[in-house]
Amino acid sequence: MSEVTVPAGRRHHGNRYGRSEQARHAVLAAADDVLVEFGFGGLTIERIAARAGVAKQTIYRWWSSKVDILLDALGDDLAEDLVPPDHGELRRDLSEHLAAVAAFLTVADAGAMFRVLLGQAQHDPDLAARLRAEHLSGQRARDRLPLERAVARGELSADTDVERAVEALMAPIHYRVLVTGEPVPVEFTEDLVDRFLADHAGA
Amino acid sequence: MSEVTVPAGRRHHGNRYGRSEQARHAVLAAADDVLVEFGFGGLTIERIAARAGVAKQTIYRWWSSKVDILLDALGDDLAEDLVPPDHGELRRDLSEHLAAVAAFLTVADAGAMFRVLLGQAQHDPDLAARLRAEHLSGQRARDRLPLERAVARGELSADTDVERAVEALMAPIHYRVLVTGEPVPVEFTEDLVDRFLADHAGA
Amino acid sequence: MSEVTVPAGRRHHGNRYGRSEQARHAVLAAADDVLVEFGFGGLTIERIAARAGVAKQTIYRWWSSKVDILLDALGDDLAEDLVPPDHGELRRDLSEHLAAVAAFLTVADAGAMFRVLLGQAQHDPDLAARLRAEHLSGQRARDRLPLERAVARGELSADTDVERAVEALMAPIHYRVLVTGEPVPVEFTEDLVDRFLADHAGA
Amino acid sequence: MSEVTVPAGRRHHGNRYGRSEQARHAVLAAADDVLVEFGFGGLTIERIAARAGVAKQTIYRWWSSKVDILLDALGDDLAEDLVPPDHGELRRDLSEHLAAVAAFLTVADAGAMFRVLLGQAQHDPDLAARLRAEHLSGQRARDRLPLERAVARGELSADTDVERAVEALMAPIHYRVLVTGEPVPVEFTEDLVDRFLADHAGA
DNA sequence: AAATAACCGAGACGGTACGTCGCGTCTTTCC
DNA sequence: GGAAAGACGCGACGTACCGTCTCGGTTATTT
Repeated sequence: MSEVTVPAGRRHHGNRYGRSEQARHAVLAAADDVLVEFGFGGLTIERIAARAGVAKQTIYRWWSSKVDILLDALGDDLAEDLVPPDHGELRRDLSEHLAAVAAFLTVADAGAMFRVLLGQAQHDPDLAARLRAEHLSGQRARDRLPLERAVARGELSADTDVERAVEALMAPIHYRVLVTGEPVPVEFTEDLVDRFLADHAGA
Repeated sequence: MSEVTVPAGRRHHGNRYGRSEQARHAVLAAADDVLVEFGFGGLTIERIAARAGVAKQTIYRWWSSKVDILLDALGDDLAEDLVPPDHGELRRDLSEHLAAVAAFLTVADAGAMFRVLLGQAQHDPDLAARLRAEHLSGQRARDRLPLERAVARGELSADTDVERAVEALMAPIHYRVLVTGEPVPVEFTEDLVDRFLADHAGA
Repeated sequence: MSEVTVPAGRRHHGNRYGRSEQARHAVLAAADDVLVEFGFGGLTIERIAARAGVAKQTIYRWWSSKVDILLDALGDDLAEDLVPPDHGELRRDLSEHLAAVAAFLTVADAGAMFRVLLGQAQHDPDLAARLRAEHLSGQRARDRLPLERAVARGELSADTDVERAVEALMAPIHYRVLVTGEPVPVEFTEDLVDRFLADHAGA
Repeated sequence: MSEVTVPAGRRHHGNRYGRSEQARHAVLAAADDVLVEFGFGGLTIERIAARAGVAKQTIYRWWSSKVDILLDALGDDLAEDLVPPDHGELRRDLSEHLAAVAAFLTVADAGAMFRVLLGQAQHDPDLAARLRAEHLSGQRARDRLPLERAVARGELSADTDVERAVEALMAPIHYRVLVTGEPVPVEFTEDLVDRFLADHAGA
């Protein structure tokens, strides 16, 4: 839409009043590339810098660690990809949202990055805290939306425990992806929705 | 006949007919120590070797990586700690087993090691495969036992989908531990059992 | 203008436009120290680096091996120590020069380093070539000087074979030092001069 | 001439009455092979043992170091190869002997081994002492023989300084080989003999 | 227009850990 | 008791990255 590529030979070399957006994007893109190409074990600051055509110091100036870069690279992908739809009908909203979550976790590049970060967070409490503050709590709020709207519509009983309901829907998907490694086909998410609605039927 | 301890000053130094059990145990214990003391980031082969009083080469001779050591150190802890009880009553069996799983994941040293391995497995397919083959499939079989016995007793309907039932019970616990980081109190596992039994009541 | 010493706390850490002279000198001095203190067998890169307060990588960046370091450390010591004097009298020039050569080979630190390098050169053709190109050919030229000046003065016949003469004077000194290990007292070098002058007398 | 090869499958594996000559020869031959094939830097005990089909311990039982093996492998080659002939004529005796010495140092395998040992001796006083005791002093005695016989025959004056004479003849050859690396053609040794005889002519 | 000061690239620096090689010692089993 | 086999503790190797530090050049705002 707008001029993105840089005219040959006209690269930014810094100015005193702010950082180079060029460098920032190059680093984030390079981190993504390197993660895909070399895996997490091969994801080094030196490699990211070389790939981005950026000095190491530039990276250290703006990011505190490589997971910090990944967190930045992950960006708002969750927020963008995983906003549940609003069709005014719970079954359809849940169906589509659960399928989107499953696809994100198993297929998307951003999902791979998310799984890596979640993995590191198992032994990095700081990362865990940031991950939850910056991404998970927001996503949890989005996950509640279809249910809250259903309650408002009277489709679900007013005393529904929305937290537990979200857990019951989201946990099996994450369990398969993170623990058992089983695939998460549409049948699986459909079945989750069926069981959930059956349990909350006679409202 | 059962000489187990080594006479002072009589250490094993290896021979062609087998490795040193002394060295093996020292390494596994040292890996545990170092993991607890320095965290996963401070878990280096050099530190394990130094702590174990063992040569680096001895480690490289028998283990392919530090996660391989952890996998070995994890040993049969899952199998030992997480065998579900058999009281002849589904509610009680499930209650105790789910509480044991929650305690293992959140409290036990072995649980910490397990979470680390699961974290690494997110970007290490080989590790993921070994983890599943050596630990998770066996645990899944153990998790099924209370339900299968209940079906045999007629406590659960014969057409119960045991796989889905196990997932419904286990997934929320793992989801809290691995993803949201929320605590997993007894009330939570009790509630899971209640809901499950309510769903499968009038069989 | 001649600020040479480095202000306290202002160490060079390298930049793209050149290497650290500080590090270079520290390494060469450390190599010398370690060679004297631990012998050639105890001359390890790790020890040199530790002694110099330098990272191993810095050594590997600039030198290809430890003999390369020694070659560098040997520096211009031969050229500085073994320039023959010019008294305008062959006997005195030769006397002093031969005594200086003998002292260099048997007493001087640089001489010990030279003997070590010559020893390694016996099974290291590359080292042999460098040693000859960088040191021996120049020294050979200096060794010729007294004789060439004597020829110019008419003190020696114009058809004197200077090459053979140099060999006849130098070879016995080196032979004793390198092969038989006998001492090389002043009497010995004086005797060499006497015999040489007797042979070339009736000019 | 005699049975050298070992019947298949019937190797010596030790006995309580003495060492295995088989193993000894295998080690010395392997040391020679490895030195030729991998150079002195690649001459390791492990490689010698593997090449010889011998256990490391067997080597350590009988030799104290790898130079000890080389010293053993060098054997009596000097004594055998460098016995000066006795034609009853000094010129011829010297001519042939000097040519033999030059050939030994520059061409023979044993000569290469000798040069290596001499090189190591520059920084290994123990080796230097053994080398002189076991080889060089004997060779020096052999080198004197032609001259002593010439004195006895009256071909040389009775007050000839035989030591210095030997040095004058031997030193230039060794100097070229060990220091300058120049070739040592027959012309060179012939010229040495010529000069020597000219100096000691009018006896 | 010139001066300036933060940012940029490049890369040398002191370090830590890597995974490998060879050392010399030890133990086991066989002959 | 010598020999083959090979595991052991140890130390050095040469390499990869770490995070820090100049360095010279770039460039948007001041003066």
